[in-house]
Amino acid sequence: MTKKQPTSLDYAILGLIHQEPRTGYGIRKVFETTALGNYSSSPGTIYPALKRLLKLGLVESKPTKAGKKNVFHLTVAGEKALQNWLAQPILQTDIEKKNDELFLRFAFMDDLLSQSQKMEFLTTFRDLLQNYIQQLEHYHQVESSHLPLHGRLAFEHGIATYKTTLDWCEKTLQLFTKMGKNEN
Amino acid sequence: MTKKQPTSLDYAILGLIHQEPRTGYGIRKVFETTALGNYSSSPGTIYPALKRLLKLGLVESKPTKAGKKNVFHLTVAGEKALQNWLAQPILQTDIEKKNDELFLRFAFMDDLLSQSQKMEFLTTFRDLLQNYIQQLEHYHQVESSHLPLHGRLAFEHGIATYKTTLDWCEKTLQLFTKMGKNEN
DNA sequence: CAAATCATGTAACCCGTTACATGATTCT
DNA sequence: AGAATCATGTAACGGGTTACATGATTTG
Repeated sequence: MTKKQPTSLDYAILGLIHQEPRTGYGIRKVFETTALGNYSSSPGTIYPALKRLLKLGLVESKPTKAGKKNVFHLTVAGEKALQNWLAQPILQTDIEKKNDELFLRFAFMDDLLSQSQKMEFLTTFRDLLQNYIQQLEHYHQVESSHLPLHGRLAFEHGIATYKTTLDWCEKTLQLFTKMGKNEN
Repeated sequence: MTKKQPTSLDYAILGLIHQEPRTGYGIRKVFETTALGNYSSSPGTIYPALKRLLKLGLVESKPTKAGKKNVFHLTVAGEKALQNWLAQPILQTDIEKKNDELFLRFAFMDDLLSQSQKMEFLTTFRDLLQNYIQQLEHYHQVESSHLPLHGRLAFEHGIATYKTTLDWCEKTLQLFTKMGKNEN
């Protein structure tokens, strides 16, 4: 019975119209032109998604005078839903299968989470990454000799990528810590 | 009219049963236990996919004596389809939106592509990455000051990730070049 | 013998893709 | 005036998720 929860595309839309109210077309353009990646900008994706969000009461639309243009903005419930999603604890499975979504979340945190919540996001992200990388390296030590060459090399690329993310985490944490100090 | 082309999951399955014939359950276990990522191992995914591949004539199954177990292997057409997919030229959109699929392809190249085809894969991958990273860095220079802090940081992580992939490409190319020399 | 694992399937649901369609507004 | 872009939608289709369901075989 628990209400169907929004997809990550839905959250991307919520995040965008939280930054500023937009039309469906405006959202499409963002997905088309910015690196805010992966998400399809086709009308068959965006307009039905907006309809869903309307039905869930997470967005509202103000039709502008003349008629055609529909500008969407978040409802209170919508902002809460977005905030909830942003504040969710990270799990290892997120790291394994939903890395992109984690960065989508990070990208929308600006003014919706407290500094301490952001720090917690980054520290648990870092800890889970460290742990996961260790698992991968252990697997690599034990199994890599049985893997075909290309499989092994692809696997090594995976490890390198996670390490890059870990570096980024640590760098960003340092930046935030410094910023926190300067504010005192 | 052009026949529906297989999904990347389909190709993952083809690649696996090319390595060695497997049962549906065997395939599920691979997706469940190895880092061979993302792909769902649920029966509702795998068995229908195998049915599709059967209908396309890309795989065949030998039911083992007793009955229940069905071992799938590639047909000639299946091997050709797999090879074709592996040998496809890389496009920039692949890099933007289908990085995972590129590595899936790489991971299955072992004995299906020639050394020169592998080298071409890596060199065009490298060239496209270099070009794309340049685009991203240009965008970063021009636009980053207008981006919210978190958006900018997430974007920078994206760039760092592509650079890691580029490094990997270059390292792997060197390795292959060295190997080629040793074989003369 | 009970529990875990091996092994295969079906059915409802829904999101995203693709293609089609229309009209207003702006630019050249 | 014609072209490009702005702007919004619908409809068919299909693949993946989730949940349900069953039975054989192996392990403790």
